[in-house]
Amino acid sequence: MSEIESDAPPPRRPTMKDVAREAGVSTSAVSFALNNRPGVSDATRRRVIRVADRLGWRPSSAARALSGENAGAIGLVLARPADSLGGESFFLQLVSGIQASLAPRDQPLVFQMVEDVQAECELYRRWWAEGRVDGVIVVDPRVSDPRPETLAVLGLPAVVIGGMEAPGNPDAPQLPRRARLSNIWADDSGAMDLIVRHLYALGHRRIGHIAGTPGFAHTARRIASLRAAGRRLGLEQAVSVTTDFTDRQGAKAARRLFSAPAPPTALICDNEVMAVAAVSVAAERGLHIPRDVSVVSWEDSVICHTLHPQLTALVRKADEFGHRAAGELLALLDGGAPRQLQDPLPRLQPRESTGAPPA
Amino acid sequence: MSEIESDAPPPRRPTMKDVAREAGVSTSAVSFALNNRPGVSDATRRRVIRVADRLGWRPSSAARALSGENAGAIGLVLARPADSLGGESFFLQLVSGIQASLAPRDQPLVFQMVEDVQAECELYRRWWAEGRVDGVIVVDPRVSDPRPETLAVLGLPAVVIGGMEAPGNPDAPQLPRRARLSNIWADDSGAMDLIVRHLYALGHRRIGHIAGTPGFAHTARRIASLRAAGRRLGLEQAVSVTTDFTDRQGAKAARRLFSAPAPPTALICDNEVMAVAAVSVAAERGLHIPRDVSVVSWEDSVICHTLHPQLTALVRKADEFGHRAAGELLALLDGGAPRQLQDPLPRLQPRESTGAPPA
DNA sequence: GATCGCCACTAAACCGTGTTAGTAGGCGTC
DNA sequence: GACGCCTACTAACACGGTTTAGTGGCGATC
Repeated sequence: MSEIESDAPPPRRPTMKDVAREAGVSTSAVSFALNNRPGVSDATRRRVIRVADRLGWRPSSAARALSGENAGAIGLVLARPADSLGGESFFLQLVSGIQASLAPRDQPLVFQMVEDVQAECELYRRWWAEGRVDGVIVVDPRVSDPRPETLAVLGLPAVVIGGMEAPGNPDAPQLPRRARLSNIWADDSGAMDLIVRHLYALGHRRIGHIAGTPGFAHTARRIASLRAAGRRLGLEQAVSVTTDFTDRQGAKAARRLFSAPAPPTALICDNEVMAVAAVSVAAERGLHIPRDVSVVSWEDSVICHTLHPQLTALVRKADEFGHRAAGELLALLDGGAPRQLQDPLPRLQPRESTGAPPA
Repeated sequence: MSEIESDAPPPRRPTMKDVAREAGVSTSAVSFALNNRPGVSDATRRRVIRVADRLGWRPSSAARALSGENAGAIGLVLARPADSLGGESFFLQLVSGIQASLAPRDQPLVFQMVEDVQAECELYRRWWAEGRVDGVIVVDPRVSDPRPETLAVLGLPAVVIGGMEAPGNPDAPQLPRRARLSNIWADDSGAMDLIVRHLYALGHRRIGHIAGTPGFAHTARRIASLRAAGRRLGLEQAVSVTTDFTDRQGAKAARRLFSAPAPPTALICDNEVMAVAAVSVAAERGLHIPRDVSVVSWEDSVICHTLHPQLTALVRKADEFGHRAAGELLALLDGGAPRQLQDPLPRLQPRESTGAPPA
């Protein structure tokens, strides 16, 4: 191990100047050669590339950002209290999918967690001013969300996922035409229909819904969809209770629903953590699943099929979602036009936690 | 909404030149004023700061990185297949804790997922050459891990968490003295003792261990600790089975252990996902928990206390862990000396899944 | 009253790229 | 053989900061 003991000073990173000196050309020639631009002969280009390779040269992202105006990184901000995403697998899967798009382009993901949406807007402004990211992915859209407009004003390209209203919806916020915002829209209404139809077919007429955080756009959409479906099908009951996505509030909501004079015979839970909490509350009350009450989780994850009874769940692949969103952002950065896309309708995976209601 | 319809071009980010012009001084004076350096009068300093504030000036991170040599960001790489961290809450908590340290300094976290440790080393080299990060946090140390040496050679400051051997251990790799590596060492042996003593006191003499990925250093330490404890206490059985941390392999390992001629009366599972899987396999075999078999989860998370029976778990706060690691890295970046720290011993939270073994 | 020193500030160089303008040299053309 | 054109390259500048080396003005000192 003597070469380790020798304790060499850390190497200096090679620059274009080093490559130029070694190859016997100017730095401009090096720049042309390495960026596949005309202006150098093929022989020189090959020689330069070989030298750069040998020295282990990489473009300084800082220098690139300074001259080229693009940071070579994209941003993701999470504005949820850390404990509210305790057991949720959604975000890790999402990030994993985002990486899948970014990896081939060697674009890192800059990630930060903040307190609330105001702080998030502030962070976007800072990132923009600092030139840290070329674009961002916006998650958890809110009912009246300041972020799209903030991003539009800054001219920072972004993809809003799971969010905003359907194209043509009059409620959709008016944004500057120059705004470079794409939108991957999740069909919460269609998904809710899938679930409700499943439960209706089993015979359920009283459905409870343990929803997510009140201000979230998809929470509002799901609540509205359930009520609409309830009216359409003539359900006796279609009631939603909002929470903060934690097991604690999920359990509290379940207790409240179970304590009603005519409790629901089926529960729809907006994430798997609250679904497990609901199952737990049912057990605590001596209710058998699915004989006494059915439970559906709006999100599939390991525990949904590891647990007994296995949970009927809405399967939407968070990683593919992230993959697509990041791809869309890259397209936007490459000069593509903003688009309004719809995420494919998730699949409902029936398992052991749903069955016919008690007679 | 006419001011939105007016469709203004996106603003240009203000630079020091703008501040200088507005304040009627040179850019050098602005630099001095904003960095609290001598060279300007108090009156000028105040004026410059006020102007910069009014214009919303922020230093370009790229320009800073180019002249100041530091990127103003730290890196985190995860070298695990995405599906292996499906339900684990550890990483999200860890990242959340890291953010807590970084937020006051406005340092973003650069995050990337890769295939394996080789790719991770390659990424470190690239990040170093690109000047993207000032330091990194290394997780999941392996038995013979190439990363510390890679980082040492590059001179990239790093904090290795959960890792390496205890100070003074002869197996610890020899690194260049100039290496700027701190180390937060987890006392897996002490933690294993906590669990084994708990089970021993309940009367268990045959203990099975569903361990993590074979190459991981903490997996090796836990296996060795269990065997040592077994010898010390004169256990009949103390057997470990390695997995890849997924529910699938956890279940497979549980089946294998249960199928032995003299199956263990207690299982220690290296994460909560596998603990749930083990519980599920037990149920599938008609084994009651904890009457027929006890289960301990080496990691606490929402499901551990939402599930029934609630799982006895080792509680180590991943967010505090991350907080501390990031703090240590920042200290290192500020010129502090590398340190060897020990993480506080986790607490064992007895719940419903452990009890006396069958007679 | 000339000299010195200090203060507050400016000019200029630098970091590592990308880009644009400019130039030397070879070749074909009339 | 003078001219123009094309190729292959170099010089110079820009990006937005930091830092070093000046510089002019003013008060104190002998």
